Amino acid sequence: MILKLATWNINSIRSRLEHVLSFLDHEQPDILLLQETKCDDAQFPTDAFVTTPYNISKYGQKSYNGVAILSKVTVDEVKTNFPDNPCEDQARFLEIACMTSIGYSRIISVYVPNGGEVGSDKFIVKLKFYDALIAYFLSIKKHDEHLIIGGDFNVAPFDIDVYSPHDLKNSLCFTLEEKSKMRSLLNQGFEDLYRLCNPSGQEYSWWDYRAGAFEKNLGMRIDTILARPHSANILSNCYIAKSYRELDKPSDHVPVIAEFTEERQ
DNA sequence: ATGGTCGCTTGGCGA
Repeated sequence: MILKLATWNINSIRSRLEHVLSFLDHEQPDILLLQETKCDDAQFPTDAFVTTPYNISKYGQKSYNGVAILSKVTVDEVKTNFPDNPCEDQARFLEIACMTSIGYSRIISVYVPNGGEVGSDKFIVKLKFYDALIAYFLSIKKHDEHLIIGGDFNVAPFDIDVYSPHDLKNSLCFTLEEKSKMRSLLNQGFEDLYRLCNPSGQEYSWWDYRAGAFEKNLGMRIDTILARPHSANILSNCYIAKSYRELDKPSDHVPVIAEFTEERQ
């Protein structure tokens, strides 16, 4: 049995609807985690998905942020917040629990705050968001269910994850303070599935719209999928679907895809 | 690279 799970910051579900439908059709993931849907739940184009095999769990707000999870399986449980979230008025977190082909699973789509300017009030909130998120993840880890977290973490954790560690020193998403938060999360037993499958891969998940960044490959790997070791043990592949950045009117992020294979008797 | 380009919404803000 295989579970295929993807995460994608789409920068508006209404602007990227055709790309998302095409992605689902071509990749056939069992679960797709979305970030930056940028609309409230009433504006979400649910009608466009009625002919697809996907159920929609969504947590949106007007204009900004917004997360959703599309799943082929039905969902037992939905949460839209976690304890001590420093920006709980913003739609940045969505958790579902469901039975999947690899066993009972708790799956989270998260959109970590960008942080504005380094050292700003928003930057401080970003760091606090990480503290609360890490505490929450540690509180819900169990041996009898999978815990898989995908999203836009807005941090490139190591030098290999950016185009130029020298040029980006002390810049947003690559300050030591931000990297320390992401590394702390990884060090507490959450595997970075892309890095696990690609120990020396220097690929990015986001390129700025400005200044021809994609054409020059000036990107950062700030989107990924995390899982507990017992889930990572059955990971068969994890990869970045770079070609989605080459489409007309692309998102500035591309999908990250993980495949788990569970041997069944 | 103190500019550059998107999306949401119509004046800027957020990224």
